[in-house]
Amino acid sequence: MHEIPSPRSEAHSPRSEAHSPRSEAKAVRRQALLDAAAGLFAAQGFAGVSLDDLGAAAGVSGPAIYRHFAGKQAVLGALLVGVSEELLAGGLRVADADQRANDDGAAQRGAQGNANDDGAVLRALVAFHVDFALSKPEVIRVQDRDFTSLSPDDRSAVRRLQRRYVDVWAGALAGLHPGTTPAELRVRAQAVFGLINSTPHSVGGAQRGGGRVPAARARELLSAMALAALTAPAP
Amino acid sequence: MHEIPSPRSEAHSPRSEAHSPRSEAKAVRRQALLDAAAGLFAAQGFAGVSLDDLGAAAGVSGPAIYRHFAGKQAVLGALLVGVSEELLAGGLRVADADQRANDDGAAQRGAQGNANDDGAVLRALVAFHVDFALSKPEVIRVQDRDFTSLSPDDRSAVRRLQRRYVDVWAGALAGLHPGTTPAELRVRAQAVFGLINSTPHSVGGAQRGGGRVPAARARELLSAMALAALTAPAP
DNA sequence: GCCTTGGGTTAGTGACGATTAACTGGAATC
DNA sequence: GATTCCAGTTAATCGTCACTAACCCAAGGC
Repeated sequence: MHEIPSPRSEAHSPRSEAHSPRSEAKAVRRQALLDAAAGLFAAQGFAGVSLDDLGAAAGVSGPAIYRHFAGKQAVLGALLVGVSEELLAGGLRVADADQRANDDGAAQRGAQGNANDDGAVLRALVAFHVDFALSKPEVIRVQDRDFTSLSPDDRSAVRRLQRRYVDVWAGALAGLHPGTTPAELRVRAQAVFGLINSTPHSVGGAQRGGGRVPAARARELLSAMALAALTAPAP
Repeated sequence: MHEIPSPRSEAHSPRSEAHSPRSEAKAVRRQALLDAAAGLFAAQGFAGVSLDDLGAAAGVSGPAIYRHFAGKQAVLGALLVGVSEELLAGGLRVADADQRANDDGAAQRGAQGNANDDGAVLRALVAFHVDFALSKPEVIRVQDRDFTSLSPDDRSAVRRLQRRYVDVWAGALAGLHPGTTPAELRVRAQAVFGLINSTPHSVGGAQRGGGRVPAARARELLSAMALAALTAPAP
């Protein structure tokens, strides 16, 4: 995907006040399209959503989407690259903050002795990821269901970002499991993603027999399970 | 899907020697189609596979599939209902076996005191599910990616079977976590499925930096993590 | 040895859906 | 106030399938 020229006003501005003249209604539309895409793709899969559906869900109809994206695939690309960046950024932020707190508290005391604080980093990572998964289950679902529908470029971009995110986790795990290969640490991290990302499945549908588990409770439960899985001694 | 009349030959012989006259080449074809479907659907998604692709992968070409299934959706239905039945049957077998062993060993000694043996059942369930996920990652992947492409009937059939499988796990968990609601036990079980089913993702692609984790090692690691997550005290 | 069965095959057929073309109307610019 | 821009719109176009029709031809029962 080439690039949308988009005069100035590059990618930033999470706060979207009177920033560009007034044709930032465009940014709003674009975001509406991405939001609609998250919901529709999650519910029906990338291939199961037509551009007409997608446009309709965002209030415009049909090929208006081409004013914002190069094509259907580009919508998916923007969505998934966005999530991956958001996850990585969050992971780095959380890991840095806790790492820094650690360095402040107990300067350096030998390279391997900071398992205690790797624990703190892990707890923070788990809390972050659980919050993310519980607040945006649709995006989580799309990310590992429709990954293969991405263009080759977007696919490798997403893969790269995901890899870095996994490495943040693997880094935090390294102190806890010395002598374990990096590959195995990554498998461990990804298994925990699977655990946490199970929420779109389990919390999604109305269960028949029993009640639903409230989100706050699910957060605690998943965090506890994730930490247990992360800290379980290597076999 | 109704039933294949399949002349007589009801009760015996799972092994498929000279069982029906010779037009059991049909059964072979059918199975080949299902195998091909598992691989293709896993790799490209249900919507990304054409009937021509599917037929070609099974050695026939195109609409020959209609001699074996009512349509594309019916192939998916047969595949997923089959897996769900296989999982449930395996879960019941394993749970029964271990339950029986327990009853033999220590008759009855009060209703709640058998946590020890619920532990044994859980270990057996975990081992079973991990083996399944490692040996048939494609089917696992299809099951939670293309579930929504099922016909309404097949969808609810699969849902029913999955629900019963989850309940087998929840039953084994009940002794370990007394006072926990069934809904929460199900969430716990499904989270562990997510953990174990992460293998199609993590073991699937060729990693860049580090080596691969051998299957035997992955089995042990995932089992340990799953058990840790299952036995982690409720928050 | 006929004649039915049934799995296969190769040409349609009909939808559906992603793009693209041609046009419109209200801002933003000057 | 005229002109340019550009998000939108509606009406083609073009491919790609799922599925159906019309034929084959080996087997297997009689």
